Amino acid sequence: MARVSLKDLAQHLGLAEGTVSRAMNNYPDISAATREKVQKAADALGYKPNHTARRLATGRAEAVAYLMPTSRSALSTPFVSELLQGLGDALAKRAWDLLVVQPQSAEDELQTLRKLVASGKVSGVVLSRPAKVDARIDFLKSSGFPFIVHGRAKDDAGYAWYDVDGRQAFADAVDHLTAQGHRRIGFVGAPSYQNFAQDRFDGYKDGLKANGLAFDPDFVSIAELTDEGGERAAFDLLSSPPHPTALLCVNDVQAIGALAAVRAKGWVPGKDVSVIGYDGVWMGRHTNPPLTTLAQPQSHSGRQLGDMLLSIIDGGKPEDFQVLRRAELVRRKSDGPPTGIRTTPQTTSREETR
Amino acid sequence: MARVSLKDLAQHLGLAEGTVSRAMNNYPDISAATREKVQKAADALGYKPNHTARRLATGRAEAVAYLMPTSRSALSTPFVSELLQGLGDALAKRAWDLLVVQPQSAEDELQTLRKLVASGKVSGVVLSRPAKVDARIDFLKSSGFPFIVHGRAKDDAGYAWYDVDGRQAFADAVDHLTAQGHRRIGFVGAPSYQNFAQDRFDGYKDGLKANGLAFDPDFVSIAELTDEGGERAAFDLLSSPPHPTALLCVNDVQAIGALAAVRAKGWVPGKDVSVIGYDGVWMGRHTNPPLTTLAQPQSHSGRQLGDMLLSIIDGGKPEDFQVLRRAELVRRKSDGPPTGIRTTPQTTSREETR
DNA sequence: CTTGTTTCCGAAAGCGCTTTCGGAATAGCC
DNA sequence: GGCTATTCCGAAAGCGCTTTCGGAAACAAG
Repeated sequence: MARVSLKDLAQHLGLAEGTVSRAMNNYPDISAATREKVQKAADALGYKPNHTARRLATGRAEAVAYLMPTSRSALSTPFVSELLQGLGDALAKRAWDLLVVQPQSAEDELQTLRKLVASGKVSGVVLSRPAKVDARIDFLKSSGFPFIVHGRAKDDAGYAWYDVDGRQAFADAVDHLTAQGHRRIGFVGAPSYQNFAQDRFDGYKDGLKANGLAFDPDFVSIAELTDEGGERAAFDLLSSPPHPTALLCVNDVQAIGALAAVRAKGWVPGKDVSVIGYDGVWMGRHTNPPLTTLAQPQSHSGRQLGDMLLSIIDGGKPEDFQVLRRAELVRRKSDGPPTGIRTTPQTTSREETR
Repeated sequence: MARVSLKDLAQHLGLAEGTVSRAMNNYPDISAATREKVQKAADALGYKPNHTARRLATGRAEAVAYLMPTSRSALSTPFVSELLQGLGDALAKRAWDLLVVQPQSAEDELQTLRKLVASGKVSGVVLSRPAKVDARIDFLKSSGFPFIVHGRAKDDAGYAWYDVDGRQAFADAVDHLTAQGHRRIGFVGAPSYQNFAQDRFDGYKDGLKANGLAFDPDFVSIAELTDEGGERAAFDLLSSPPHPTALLCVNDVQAIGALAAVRAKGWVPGKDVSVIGYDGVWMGRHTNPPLTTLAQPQSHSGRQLGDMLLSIIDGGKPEDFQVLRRAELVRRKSDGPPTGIRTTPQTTSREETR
């Protein structure tokens, strides 16, 4: 019942502690015979090594931490556990531990990180949702501590990251919409200190330019990353004529709010006003109408992040681990060609020229 | 730059290691003067205690583990991160760590747990989604290791848990439906080895009995906990006349699938067939139509679980920490009085008598 | 049979911190 | 001023494991 220690095991076998330890760790200077004897005795007695002691002795933490996002935005929830599962899988191969670290506030974040790397509790950390310029990344880079980020900051050089190309995706979306005949395309976005928000916004502008449409600041509205946020922003955009005939939303949860806004205006989403989201969340299939979206690739990102981080801890160069994936447009029912609806007919300066 | 250890600090101060240690830990036998001196020097030199060494020396792990559910059912995702956040908050007060442990398979679970408690890595664990009879709980109970479970097994005695009363909730839902005039109420459920599924099913039956309705096995269909599962199950139920005029679904994601099934039959959910879910997920407001559901109380369950677990680790009796919350019916648009629709008119034995 | 190699294991010396124990120094008391 | 109480700190002795180092035993070579 009581924990059996290495000493107990050694005593039981009549061997020295060190010998038993080396046997358990497959040192080459242990004869096959005794190694086997040790193994057998070990699981006969139910010996389970004390990880803490091992860590102290080796100096290897054999654990990595995931720094939880501090923003409580509804959206963080689905992707966090997805990521955690993947990380867990990756770490399981080596029987490493996964720590979840939760800063108590956004300001607290850097301090938490400092303590974390200093404590020696982990040998690597994974960050997510970087800001455009992210102090956490700067600190980690300068400290030389192994880390990887899910997403990337504006400056994406010199560290490891995994991201999907939101900029490209939004440019694609504009292409798609203009191909359908839309000329007034709105953007409902999130505060751009979050780098992904900036990326997608840039993609939106790229798309306009590529299609010869003028950028009109009146067609963009920024809100928080919730359904209500999206709804409010969309409602605003739709309230001053000439309103956009299509809305690109920075993510699906905002898009879902936007759908509600369109209906609130008495219009039907997908007919009168097109709405396109981003993420490809499961729920999109069940909205009213089903949401057209830019879906992230299904590949378990957590798994990849974990594997990459492990490689870096093993000595890999962070710069060698930067992967950019492409989002895919999945068409459902919330987009379509623009229809001539209750919109002010006169062409204002907001209309693109050409 | 290099880590500064206790020894360094002591040397720098001209004090003994032990003295410095006691000063840092607020031992009463250290004079206020030196305590202060030590504190100052500590953060001047940037001393951060090595947690691993501390753990080894004290034998206290100062960490708890969350055992991830192995089922990949879509639903696990939202609630996992919610729970993690709450746990993190609770642990932050003591600066304890949160480990996320992920068994590689369901069979592996018990073994993982064994290793976990033996390794000394944590001083408590939290489980979720217990089975009707759950080997993990039995093991933990017999081992005397501190733990708490989110939900509860069929046998809920002798350990700590936090649960919301699904049985009561489903009985309430049946009341609600019969009050509206429904007589044929279906149940789409999940495999009942999951205790919560059994609970809710029992509540459904309780409700029928309380309202003088006969239980009809043809009105229940079991499927996996996904939208497709719910859709298939609901479709089946609606395909053999006389079909139920209302569907109680074991959770919201199934209910969302059920909504789709109703539409697929050419009916309109909430009018021709009522459907009610369970959980109160955020998404329910945006389905078509918005989903009536039995919402779990908003109180951060993770936080509560954490606090309770801490109390138990401190020596509290597990039996003293059992909290049962009540779900609340939030009415949206997916339920209403039954309408006489394309249903076979003749009263079969399936109709309740009275 | 000596010398030189290998093979295998025992014996320490930590890893960085905590905690008990005892004793020096100071204070309190008659 | 002697004596007992306090106050405060130093000095080990670990916690359970790893890892280096050296040497005994076994083997090979001359």
